Amino acid sequence: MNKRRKSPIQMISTEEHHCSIDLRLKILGRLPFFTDLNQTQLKAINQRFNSLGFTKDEYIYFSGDTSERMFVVAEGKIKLFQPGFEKRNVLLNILLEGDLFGNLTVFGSSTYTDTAQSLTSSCILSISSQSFGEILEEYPSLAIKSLQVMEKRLIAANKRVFEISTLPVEQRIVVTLLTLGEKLGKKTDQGVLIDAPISREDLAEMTAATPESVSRVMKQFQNNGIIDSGRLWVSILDLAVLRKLVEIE
Amino acid sequence: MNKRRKSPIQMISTEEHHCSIDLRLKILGRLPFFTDLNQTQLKAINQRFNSLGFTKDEYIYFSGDTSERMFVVAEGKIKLFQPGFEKRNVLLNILLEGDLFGNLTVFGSSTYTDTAQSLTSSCILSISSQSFGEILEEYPSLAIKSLQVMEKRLIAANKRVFEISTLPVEQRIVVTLLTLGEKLGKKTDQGVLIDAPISREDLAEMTAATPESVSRVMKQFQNNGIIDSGRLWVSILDLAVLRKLVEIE
DNA sequence: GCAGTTAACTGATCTATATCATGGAAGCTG
DNA sequence: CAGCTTCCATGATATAGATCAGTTAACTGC
Repeated sequence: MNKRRKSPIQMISTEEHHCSIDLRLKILGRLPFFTDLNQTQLKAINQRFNSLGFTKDEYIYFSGDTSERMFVVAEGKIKLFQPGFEKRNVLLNILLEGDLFGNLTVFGSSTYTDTAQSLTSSCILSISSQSFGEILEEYPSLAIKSLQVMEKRLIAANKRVFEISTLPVEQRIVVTLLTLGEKLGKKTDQGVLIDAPISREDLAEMTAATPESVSRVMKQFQNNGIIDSGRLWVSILDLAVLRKLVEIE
Repeated sequence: MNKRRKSPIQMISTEEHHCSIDLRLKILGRLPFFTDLNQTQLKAINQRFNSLGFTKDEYIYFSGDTSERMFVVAEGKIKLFQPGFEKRNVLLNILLEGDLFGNLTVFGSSTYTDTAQSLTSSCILSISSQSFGEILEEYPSLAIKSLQVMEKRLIAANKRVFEISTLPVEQRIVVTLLTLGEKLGKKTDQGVLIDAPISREDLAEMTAATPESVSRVMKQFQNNGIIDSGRLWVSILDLAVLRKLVEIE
């Protein structure tokens, strides 16, 4: 078996990013939201965004803070979680370039219900909820698109409730790895590398399990050659076998 | 202890409902969606809705059906769930008068991800996703309102993931009872009656537990005088104590 | 390259909750 | 109201996974 114990993940430097205007325009143009707009409209909207750099592990906002901004990941990986008592957090989502977070609903709830933390160094664009509201009013198609983003997340959240409720730990880990592979996977000569620094504890917080249980299951998968994994990284070697582990039985 | 073993719940007849135009207008006018519209606009929109009656236990749609309609509960209680293998369902939500369900996103996913079943006899209004889309395009404020509905549900779903992941069965049952009381509670001389036919199995499907475990916990709560409960009904006698059971500890 | 730190592994034990099995009560039906 | 069906209660037993504790391996910074 390949004994590659060094992490294959690009952790980018811990230096702060600075997001250029160019990068901002490119990111905004790529968003499903804004694909219908022309360059002029895009530039006008771009004016209303701020950009901010974050270092690894830095917090963007905390659960309970008054929520007055909508954020877009321009570069880096962001983790959203609900903090629990004494380290018992629940990891809700890992976001990458182009993903929206924060207050998407203009006049919805008044405080953030989750905490956002930068997993790598990152560049984040943000806009005040008020400005965002004005944009939505102006372009109704954008509101419908945000509805679709919300729906996707609601369906994902319900799927997760279902999985936690009905599957044993091993299968919960499998579906989580598959989802992560789908979203963050980079094809390499060593299989599908999950391109974000994910710890056993992170996986535990995603699967409603303990780090120890995750460790045991992951080790077993490694021994079977289904995955390869080390400190803060995971690579899926055999997708087919992994998928089979959760098929109807 | 009060030994009221007869069900206090109004089960309405198992006859089909028929929704009058009057009822339809009243329901639509009450929706957070449509509160901004005047009578003429409301009447125009009302035209585009169908109404349909369902008997107790009847299905409105199944998970996997192609989703081309948005629904509104006009009368009765609807349960949404994800069907699992061999009776291991997961109950997602219980809806009452005024609640929306089905395809809220116009051009989102193409099949329903849950199954909708009438808990009582009920009257349901529905509109094609296309018509609904046209309405949203016409009134951007409505799209923003649906965004808020979606956000509320997403937050609730995430809260549930958190609870299932971090709380023991007893506390999961408590938070579920509190939520049900909040949403479906009717103040009576016998405490807050949860005004829907909820079985131990339903509660189990809401709390990721087994009916047996639910039964044991509920019995214990009855012995402590916190709740009263019988076949297909639950009443909360002591809200304060119930709340205390899930406070930080 | 070495010391210190954090993450991952692994064995032993414990426990909350599932499972299995049975009996009993509430409501419904003719 | 007798008989049937469905829901609920409850005891005995089993077990997945948590907890506790100690070791090992990878990365970080001087």
